[in-house]
Amino acid sequence: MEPGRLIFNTSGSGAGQMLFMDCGPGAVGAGATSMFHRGGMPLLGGMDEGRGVKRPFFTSPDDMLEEEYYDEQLPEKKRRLTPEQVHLLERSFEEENKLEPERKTELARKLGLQPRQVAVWFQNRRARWKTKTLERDFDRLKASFDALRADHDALLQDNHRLRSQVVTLTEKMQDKEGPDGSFGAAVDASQSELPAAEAKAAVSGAAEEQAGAESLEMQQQQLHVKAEERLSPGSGGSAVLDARDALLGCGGVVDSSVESYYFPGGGGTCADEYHDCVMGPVAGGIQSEEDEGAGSDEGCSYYADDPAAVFFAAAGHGHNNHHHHADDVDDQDDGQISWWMWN
DNA sequence: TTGTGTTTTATTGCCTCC
DNA sequence: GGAGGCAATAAAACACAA
Repeated sequence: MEPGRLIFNTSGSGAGQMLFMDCGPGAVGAGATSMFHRGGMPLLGGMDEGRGVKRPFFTSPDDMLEEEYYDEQLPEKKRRLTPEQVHLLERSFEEENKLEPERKTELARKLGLQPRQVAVWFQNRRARWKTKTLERDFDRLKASFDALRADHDALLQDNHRLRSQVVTLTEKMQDKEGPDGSFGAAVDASQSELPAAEAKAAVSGAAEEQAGAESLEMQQQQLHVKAEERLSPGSGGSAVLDARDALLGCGGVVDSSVESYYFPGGGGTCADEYHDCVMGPVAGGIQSEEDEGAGSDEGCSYYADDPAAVFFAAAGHGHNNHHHHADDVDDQDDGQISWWMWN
């Protein structure tokens, strides 16, 4: 830079142009407009725009200390820091965003600013940094939330599909059960007084039924495994969402007389997209979690006492309420447990 | 040129810490 | 009690569209 001239910025945000100002000895001193802060010290140098006297916004630190320079108590105007000053301040801020007194003094001396200005700049810079950080955190959390919601929606769909399968299989099983609920009815017929041909046919039919029942049982086992996988915290998905999904999609009641399983129907139902949950008494080996024999698998509780009933529950916070109230989707994480089963 | 929105500089009041 | 930090705010400087 040539002597007697200073470069300063006329606009902020790095988008301003650079101006070259005359700043010879005559430009500084009496008659020049300066800005003053408390105590009569200037905040920044400036040109006398009103009287056409050119003066640098910033002179050397030594000039800044000349008493004559600050004599005038004219209305202060804010002046922006030069890019060079901002650059140095930014570098200093990157090193340490807090300002010790020694560093403040040193920076003020280097930049030709009041220590107070340096302190203010750091204060405002910290505020900007905090705002940026908050914005970044918000974006990150929002992205995470969106991903979780997508995952949740997918799980809901999956849950609906699995429940449809359970309904279908349950109906098939009911069709194949005898009036007493056993699969052995047809087989027993072979030991009755039927004619040999009829008995043979009955046995054959019973065998087919038995094979069919075994097939159904295998499918149910697969469903169970699938459901358990989905409820397991180690399944790769969100354990919270998995449990929540199980809660949302729960449903079922065991009829105490025939141990049959229904979907939404009797008991207390709440049928909207999220909760077609059916609450009701459980027969045949269903126990409360407080009872002996209840297994637990980190948020996925199951009961294997009764071979006729495969049962598991998803726990919110490990609480022990088996009657899930699903009046509102926002009530799901109240620690209640839901269950469903088939036989 | 003017109105409007944004950014930067600075102030004020409150709080915490030593 | 003084120093320093922070939040809220004012106000000047600036950008930009109409």
